[in-house]
Amino acid sequence: MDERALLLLGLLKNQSQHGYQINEFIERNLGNIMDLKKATAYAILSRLHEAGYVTLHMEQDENRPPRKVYSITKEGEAQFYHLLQANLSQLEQVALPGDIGLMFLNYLSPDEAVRCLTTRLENLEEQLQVYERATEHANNPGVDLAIDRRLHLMRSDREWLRETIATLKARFEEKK
Amino acid sequence: MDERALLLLGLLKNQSQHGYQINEFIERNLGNIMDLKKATAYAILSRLHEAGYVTLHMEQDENRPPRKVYSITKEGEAQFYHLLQANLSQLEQVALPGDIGLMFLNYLSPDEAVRCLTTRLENLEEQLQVYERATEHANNPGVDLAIDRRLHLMRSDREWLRETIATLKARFEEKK
DNA sequence: GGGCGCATGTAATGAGTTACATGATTGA
DNA sequence: TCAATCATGTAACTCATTACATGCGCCC
Repeated sequence: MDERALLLLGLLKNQSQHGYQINEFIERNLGNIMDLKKATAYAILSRLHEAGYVTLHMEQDENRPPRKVYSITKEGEAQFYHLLQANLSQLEQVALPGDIGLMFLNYLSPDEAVRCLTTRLENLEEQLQVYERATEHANNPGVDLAIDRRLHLMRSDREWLRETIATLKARFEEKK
Repeated sequence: MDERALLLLGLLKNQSQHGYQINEFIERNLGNIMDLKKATAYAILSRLHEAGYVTLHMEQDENRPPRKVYSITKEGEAQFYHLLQANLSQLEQVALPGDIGLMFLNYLSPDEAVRCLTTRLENLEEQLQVYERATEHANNPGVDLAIDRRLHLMRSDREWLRETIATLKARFEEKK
């Protein structure tokens, strides 16, 4: 939850916004690197308000539904810096669900294993292309940095996957 | 939840076990690559039993609490293979909470940013050593594979972090 | 007239964590 | 006698997701 609050506070620090606006922004610009459902965003905004990190005032264009415009407070700014430093300093423990399968790879026949990992590799390459395209028209230098890291990690994973598949194939050939 | 079920089914495929035993094994041997709380494991075992993927029979050594020993069923084996192939083939979408901070890096002064990322680098190096030591006395070739992947990814992240810090420092010097 | 866009949510569900409860035995 | 080990869980809680509800205006 911490990083979601960080994200929302960061967006509000940039400019006061209402929930719908924030959700639109996230969906359009951060869909790749963050997934945060709309209902969740609304809920977190309420929590931030309750905690005093943001204030809200209503706004209404005529003939439009009323909006709750949130603005960051002094306490919110402090919390933002606190969360930001923590987020940057701490090593996030990345859960890699894909590792569990690897643990049991030996329960598959070599060619089944190769087939599965090859599919994984294809998916990875597809995703890589998405991110490569994303860098081209990113607006924000910070977002670029985040995507750059992702690209780096994904390319490294691709490399590892290729090597692992090659090793498996070699073992497979050997057996024949 | 899928990968947790996969893990438990995999361990039970290897040998019938009771919950406590499984929890011990996970804590001792997989603590690094998986975190699964004991209460959660017990709960998942019940769910697997309800679903018919495992059977259970009671066992009791005298003077010891009774144990619920779980054994995998034919349906459980099928489910195991199904989950395994899915887990290996699909590209897991890794949530990288650390990316959110990167998005807002420009809200910190260059030297603050460098300080945070340097701390992160130190934490990363510490973790790397833990994994490097873990490979040495791993029992299982599958676990080795999973740790090998992690090492690969973490080293790549380290490299990226170093480069990023260097770039930031350069920009910092430039300004003086 | 029907569907989309705007703007907000609530309710139900599920998954996981934390903290706690139990109760016997074993070892320092 | 005090803590740890064995072995199981339950209850309360948090967090997020899904699906649904509302209601007006605009455009085809």
